[in-house]
Amino acid sequence: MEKSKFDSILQACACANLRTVSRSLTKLYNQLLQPTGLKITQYYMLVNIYQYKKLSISELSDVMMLDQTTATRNVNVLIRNKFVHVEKDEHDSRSKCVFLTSIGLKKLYEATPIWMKVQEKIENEIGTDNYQYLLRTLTQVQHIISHYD
Amino acid sequence: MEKSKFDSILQACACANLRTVSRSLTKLYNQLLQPTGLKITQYYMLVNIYQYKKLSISELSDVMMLDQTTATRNVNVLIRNKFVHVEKDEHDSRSKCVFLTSIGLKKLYEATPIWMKVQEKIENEIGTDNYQYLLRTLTQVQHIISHYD
DNA sequence: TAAAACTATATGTATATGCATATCTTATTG
DNA sequence: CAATAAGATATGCATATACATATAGTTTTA
Repeated sequence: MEKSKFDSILQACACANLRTVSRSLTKLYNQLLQPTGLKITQYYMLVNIYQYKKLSISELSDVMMLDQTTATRNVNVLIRNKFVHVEKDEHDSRSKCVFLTSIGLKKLYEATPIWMKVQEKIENEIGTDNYQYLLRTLTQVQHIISHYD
Repeated sequence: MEKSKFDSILQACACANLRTVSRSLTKLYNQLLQPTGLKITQYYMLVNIYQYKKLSISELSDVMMLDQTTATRNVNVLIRNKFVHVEKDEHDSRSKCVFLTSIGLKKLYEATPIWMKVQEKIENEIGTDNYQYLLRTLTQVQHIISHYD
């Protein structure tokens, strides 16, 4: 009755588990955010742009831990939807600064209660302490990945 | 010195945290798997196909919690690379069964030690108990998402 | 200062992902 | 049994993601 060694991969794989939960939560958020016309990726990028006030595309990719080319394309989606606009940096014309438009700001405020509702549901159902513990563990995993030799 | 309410979103958002770690780990795996020509998504799909022996595309999408259309396309990548082949089901000609080729099986065995090395590193560094706890918590989150009203 | 090195952004290519929908096949039902 | 419902797969479309590389601008250095 011995189980194949591949059994444990299916059950235990950190990557698969993280990817699955990540996909599911992304999907749930995208469904709930539908009325706002935002995807969760876009919402989260808007939060970052709002929070950091003045941010170039590569700074944005840094803080969001995205590849620069991904950040460029994701910003383009936001531009197409008129949620952000970009301006050439006055001191470095290679650089582009990203800003929220008034539409983007409105969307940010429109989507936040939806974000909050799911977030609170998760935090409440697994408990505040457990949730903090989850975040710390994820940070630990992130650290291991970043420092992988 | 009051912080904006958006600060806590940046720090605490379950979706963003999960997506970030998931992206990072995917990236690390894809780099390490480079010599095999597999991506981690493809590897994990091969493991599932191997483990379940006989599996239609929609069954595959079920066990991997992927959309059926995503499963179809991901299988197509594996077919293009000759890692799997498909046969029409004998009893239901709508259905397609997916099987590993010998190349696919070889790739599976080639990639598994690479998967294992990272997996063990993570488990060891955060500790076996903590890791089990992480998996349980992720399952809990998955459950909350699946049963969201 | 001119050449070289570095930095910021963009583009081509490929995979991953899901929604809406189409097509074809099997199952159900009046 | 014919009509309808249900199921399996595929396709069009759009976004997300990263790598390799190109292009353009800035900084460093010989």
